[in-house]
Amino acid sequence: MFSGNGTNLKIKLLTDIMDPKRLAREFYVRDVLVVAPELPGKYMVIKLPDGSLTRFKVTEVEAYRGAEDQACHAYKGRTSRTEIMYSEGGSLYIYLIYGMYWMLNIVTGGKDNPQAVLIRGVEDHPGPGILTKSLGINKSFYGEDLVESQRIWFEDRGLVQPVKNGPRIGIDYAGEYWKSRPWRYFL
DNA sequence: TCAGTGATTAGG
DNA sequence: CTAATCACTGAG
Repeated sequence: MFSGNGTNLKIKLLTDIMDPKRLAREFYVRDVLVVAPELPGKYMVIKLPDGSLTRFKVTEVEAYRGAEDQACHAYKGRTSRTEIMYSEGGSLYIYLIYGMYWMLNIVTGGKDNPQAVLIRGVEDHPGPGILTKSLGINKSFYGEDLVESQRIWFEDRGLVQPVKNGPRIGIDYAGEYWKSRPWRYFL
């Protein structure tokens, strides 16, 4: 008769009342090419290592779209590192690059559709490795659920700014076609 | 332009 | 076990 889970609906309604700005599951469970261009201008809220809750405007992101995208980690198949990308959108995919820098990604789309958005920059912290280093984001954030987490989430604070786009950065290993996809979005 | 740095992965 | 790879950054 009624669809859905009653307990989850109750939690969602209470969450909306207490925290109306937090982006809900529905935001993330859409194609990455719909989600990614909507992220610049949204706010990342994070509990910093000193315990303070701080907001940063998202300035630059990139979309990585499924097993056919030669630039996407899922192109090489399902591994323990990329496992979280195969879950329903709304959690974090974190990995280490060049032995030094943690990369912050938001999983998008439905289950078994491996997609993610790389957060390349937030205000005052341009650069994907710079922002994670200065905000204390590391592997302990792997799999964090942005809908329920009390230490990191994203908000729509009503800001609307024009979003530009262009090719993704640092993916020379991908073929010309995938290198030229204009899937980087920035303010 | 190029070295630093180490987790992750495939392969033997 | 080995070796290759790597969605980056900062120095020169």
